[in-house]
Amino acid sequence: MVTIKDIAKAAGVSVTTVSRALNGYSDVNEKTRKKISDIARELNYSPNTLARGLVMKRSKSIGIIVSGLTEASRKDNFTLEVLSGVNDVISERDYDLVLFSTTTTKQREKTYSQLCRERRVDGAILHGIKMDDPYLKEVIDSDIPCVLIDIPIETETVGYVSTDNALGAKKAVQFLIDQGHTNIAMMNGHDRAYVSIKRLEGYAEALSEAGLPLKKDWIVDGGFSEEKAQEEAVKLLTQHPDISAIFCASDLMALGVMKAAKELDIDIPTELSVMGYDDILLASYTHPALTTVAQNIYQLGYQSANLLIDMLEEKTQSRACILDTEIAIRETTGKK
Amino acid sequence: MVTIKDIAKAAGVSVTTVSRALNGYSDVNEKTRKKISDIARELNYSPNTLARGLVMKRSKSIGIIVSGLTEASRKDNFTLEVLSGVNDVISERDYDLVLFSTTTTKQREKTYSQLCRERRVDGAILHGIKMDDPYLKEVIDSDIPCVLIDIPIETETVGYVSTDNALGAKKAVQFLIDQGHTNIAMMNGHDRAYVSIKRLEGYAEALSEAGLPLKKDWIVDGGFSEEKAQEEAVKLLTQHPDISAIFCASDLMALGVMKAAKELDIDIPTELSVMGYDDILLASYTHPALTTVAQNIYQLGYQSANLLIDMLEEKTQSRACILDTEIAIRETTGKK
DNA sequence: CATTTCCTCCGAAACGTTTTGGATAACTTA
DNA sequence: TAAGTTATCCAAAACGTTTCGGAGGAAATG
Repeated sequence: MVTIKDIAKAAGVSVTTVSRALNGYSDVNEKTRKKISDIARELNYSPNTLARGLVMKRSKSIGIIVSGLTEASRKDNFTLEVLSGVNDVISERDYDLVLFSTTTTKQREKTYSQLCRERRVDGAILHGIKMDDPYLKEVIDSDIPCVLIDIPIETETVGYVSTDNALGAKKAVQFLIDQGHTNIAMMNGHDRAYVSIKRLEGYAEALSEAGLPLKKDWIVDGGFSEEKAQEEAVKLLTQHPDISAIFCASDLMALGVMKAAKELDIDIPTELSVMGYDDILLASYTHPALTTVAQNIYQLGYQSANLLIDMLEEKTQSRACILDTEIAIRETTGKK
Repeated sequence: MVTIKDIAKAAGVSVTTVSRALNGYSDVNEKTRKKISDIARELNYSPNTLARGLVMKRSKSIGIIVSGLTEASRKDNFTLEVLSGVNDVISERDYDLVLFSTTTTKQREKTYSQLCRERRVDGAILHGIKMDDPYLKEVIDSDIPCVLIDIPIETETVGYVSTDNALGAKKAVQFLIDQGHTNIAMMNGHDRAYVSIKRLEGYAEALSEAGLPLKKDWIVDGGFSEEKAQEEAVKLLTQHPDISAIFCASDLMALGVMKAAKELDIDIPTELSVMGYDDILLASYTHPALTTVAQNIYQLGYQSANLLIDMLEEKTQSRACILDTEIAIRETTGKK
């Protein structure tokens, strides 16, 4: 592999000059620079980022830590969309992306900050991490710059980007209320997810503003899983047949609810309205197509990466970013 | 950041000893080793992979080069599944994964081999690359070990993993024939895709073995796009109303065909049978659910990564791997 | 006792860059 | 003409590891 030394020899200059020429410093004659870059091209030279990173103490690479690449998450392709957004920024701004996946099954033996430190990434984006993840705290307390997706923590070195989950949920429930529904249940995820907490808040707020009672029995946890949600929905709907709409904290759970309705022979949307959250790909392909709160996951990734790199390059003060949501009205909701 | 030197000082030994202790060499006393690793843990030491990579001339990381992360590919989440499979191997075998995405839009200014050389990845997996991609040839001709997904090229440094596309297609068409169909059209992708070529072969073979004629007019290209397939299918079905089954080279195109049928008010499966290829997530959620040739994309990724690392560690002779497919019978195909 | 072997350790070089702090020569200015 | 500027270049140190070639002493062997 050809190094800076080979170029120096070929050009009859020192390595210093080659380095400075290739990096665009002004203290090198244009003629020499031309000669050097010609030779570099000719020799098919690629700078060794390892060596560079070693001396510069930064690698120009960021890590993305995602959870559950392995498993069910294939149904929502959140991860892919986030990745897609992140990746676009990365290549625009000339960074590299290294992927860390936390295999939840076999408890990852290395902590997140260890992963980052070993690979010498300049910063990290965390996605799909539970709030009670012990490693989360550790990486936040470390000095590694990071951006959290959907976990609102802001410190000197950590920022976050999220959607306004409470507002999104509120608007969704308000929409159901506007359609004439008064008996609105909620299929939530679990209380270790920030989004669950906020979406519940929005649900409660919308009800109370409309003067509707909040019934504890009508709020169940589907654990963000299609199957669990289906089970829970069957129970819920048989116990409380007067429920006319269910607001779900995720599309996947909404799919479960739809299956439950089918199982119980309840027609959607005439007998039951279902509202999802996320707008995953499947949402527009189900039958009937799912009305849901659309969040732009690609943007979530895109903004995260931009925020992180801004932080790294000290181009920003603000370390929080809230994105908008809107309701995608499809076929699972109807007038009451 | 704490280095090997700090540990050496703290333990009162040389850096050599620290290095050898931590790397499990036998020429260090167990007591010293214990002392050293205790101190390392205490100081929260992480080895600097950049420095290590520099001297060892290998980074213990592999690159994955995917195309079209940015765009439409979000519908099939092939990329995610491949990634998932690759990632599992990576973490099992203690490598790291760096993601290169070729933004097809803005022509990537760096070639694949440049990307690999700069980042000093030990090898690369290529997925979703077209056969006529100029950079493909370049990376194959370079000395970078790589594994291609669905492109059958085998050299000293490159291997591939793929499914038996001809056989898969043949079985699919045979299934349609067994159901009584004789007028079977094909919606192909485009001829720069290896899979298209092979799937067409399988289609032709099944027909000829059954003594059925191969009609050129009945084979159209949908460019692997849902919209294009829909257009083409409308044309095809209006021109040739006697077609009773369409074999599609991808599920996404099958979705397009289904939309076309709806547009033309043709019922599936009573009037028209549709067979897909891939078994993407959507396939089981469409209405009616799509019968298709299921290939295990996760496995594709998993085997690729294993193959690549085997090659890197010189643990294998064979550099090709063909995976099985099977037909997932759902609701879009019926008896004729 | 002399020699060999084994165990444990270490100094120094090497990997490919960037950067610091000049050095040299050619111009400018006073 | 002397002093200051400017343009262009370079030697050497540094980054944090691994590894080569030995060194010193203790134990084993003859």
